[in-house]
Amino acid sequence: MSSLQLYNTYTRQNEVFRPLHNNHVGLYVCGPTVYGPPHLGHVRGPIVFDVLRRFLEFKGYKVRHVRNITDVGHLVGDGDEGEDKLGKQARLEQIEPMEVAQTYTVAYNEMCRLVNVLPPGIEPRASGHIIEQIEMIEAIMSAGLAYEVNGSVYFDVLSYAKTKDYGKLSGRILEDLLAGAGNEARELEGQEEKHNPNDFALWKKASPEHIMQWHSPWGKGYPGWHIECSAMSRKYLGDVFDIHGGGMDLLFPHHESEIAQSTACTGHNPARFWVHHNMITINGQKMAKSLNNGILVDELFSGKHALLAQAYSPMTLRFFILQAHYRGTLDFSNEALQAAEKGLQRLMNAADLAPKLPISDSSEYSVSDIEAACERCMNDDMNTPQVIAQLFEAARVCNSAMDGKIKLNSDNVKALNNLFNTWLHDILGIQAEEKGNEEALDGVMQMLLAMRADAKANKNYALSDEIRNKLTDLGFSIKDGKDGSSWSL
RNA sequence: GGUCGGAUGGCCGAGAGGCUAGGCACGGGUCUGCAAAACCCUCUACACCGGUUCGAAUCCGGUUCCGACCUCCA
Repeated sequence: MSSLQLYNTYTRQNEVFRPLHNNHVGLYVCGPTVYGPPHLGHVRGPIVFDVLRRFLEFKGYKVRHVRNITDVGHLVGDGDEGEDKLGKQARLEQIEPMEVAQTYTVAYNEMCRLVNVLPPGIEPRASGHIIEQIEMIEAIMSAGLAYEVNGSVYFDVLSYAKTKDYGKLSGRILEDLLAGAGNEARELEGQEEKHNPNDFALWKKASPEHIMQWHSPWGKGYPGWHIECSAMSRKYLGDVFDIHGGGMDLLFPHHESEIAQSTACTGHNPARFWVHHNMITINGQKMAKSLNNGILVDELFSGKHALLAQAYSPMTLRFFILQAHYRGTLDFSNEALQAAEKGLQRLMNAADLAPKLPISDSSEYSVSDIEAACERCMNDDMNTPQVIAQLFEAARVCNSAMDGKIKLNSDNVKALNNLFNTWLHDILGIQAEEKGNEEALDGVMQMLLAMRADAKANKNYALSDEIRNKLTDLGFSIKDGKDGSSWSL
């Protein structure tokens, strides 16, 4: 068995993955800041890392998957005077900040459930780890790499960079950062307190009206944006763990800061592999408020958005995302989504057919080749599009066998079933859509199909067509085969 | 402005010096009372200009365009 290779952003190359501790894998993924309903940008990360987790488990590793919830606010830029992001939203809605966080945490998790993302083993909240964050800040101060000014604590990037490699992850050169291209345009609160504009906040002093604040050795305040991931990953996975994942937009400053903080505190880059997925676009453009093309996940599922021609199911979304490699940008459009919807249907039909396949004595096809190819593709930096291409090959074999065009012996039929179960369902996490009360429905449908068969036998095609057309209108599709009719929704 | 990625057939999307994925759409066929589904066939692409090579979509140089990041971002 060949081994998994992952692209490590830190070294900018594919590396063979070997866990640090025997067969245990520590996986930390940056979760959402819960101040708004989940949009399409939120859905790629959970799915990508869910597939990674499933694949690692398939390979026999025991995975501790940690995905955080950031529910302490970040600073809001652009003249909002440093108001807490969560606090700001709360004031608009006239509810408690924690109510906002709870509402959108639930919404995020519901989205994950719908797209069949397995719940992470640990889902720590930043607000529940204030003490750990304070302890980490103290350790960084003890190391002489942070300083307090007026109740706020800042990370001293220049001192850190004297002995450590600051900027390696994101490919940034400190001299360029110091030159400050772009910096002058941004006026963040507290900028004048910093020794250097590139220093970042570990702890921020809170003004009295600031809603979310905690006691600390430096007075009342709240943690800086980056420290929560450092503190929580360390707490649950240790000073050094296997994989840290997130979106490419987090490369700088978030992950760069995490590396600096953790290194200042423990002496180590916390993660051996830094894995980043790329962004999504809508009709070729970045999804942005100013472009008015932001689509919520719920809007995709209901089809209620000006840019959407129809509703798309959660599984269509998942399949669509996995049809592109995780490190490339992924463009959402109606055409692309519709193509994914149909392709998915084809694959699911074949998977449903697999258990009913006729068995021959001889075999004209070796399914094990497909299986080997699937693993080879996944090992190659999680190439899910190629895995899916293999599964389509399997679907063709399946359909051909069903049509009697090729013969498969019992071993190959078994392998085909196993292929769909393992690769389509277990690893890619593609399942049949949720359907209610299928047995009762099937009973009714069988009755209608029997009536239609009678009508056909009596050459009453007007009636048989009427039955079929009305069912079609209701969303059922009827297929007439040699051995009677079948239905699907 | 700086840094880093891209540009693949009607649409999406892999690949990465010769074997030229896959899906969807289109067209032809088999099957069918009709239809749907399924199957078979068809569609041969890599932004532009040079160069290296027996051979380049893939390597090198240049050009154009697009995108991301540069302390809100998934």
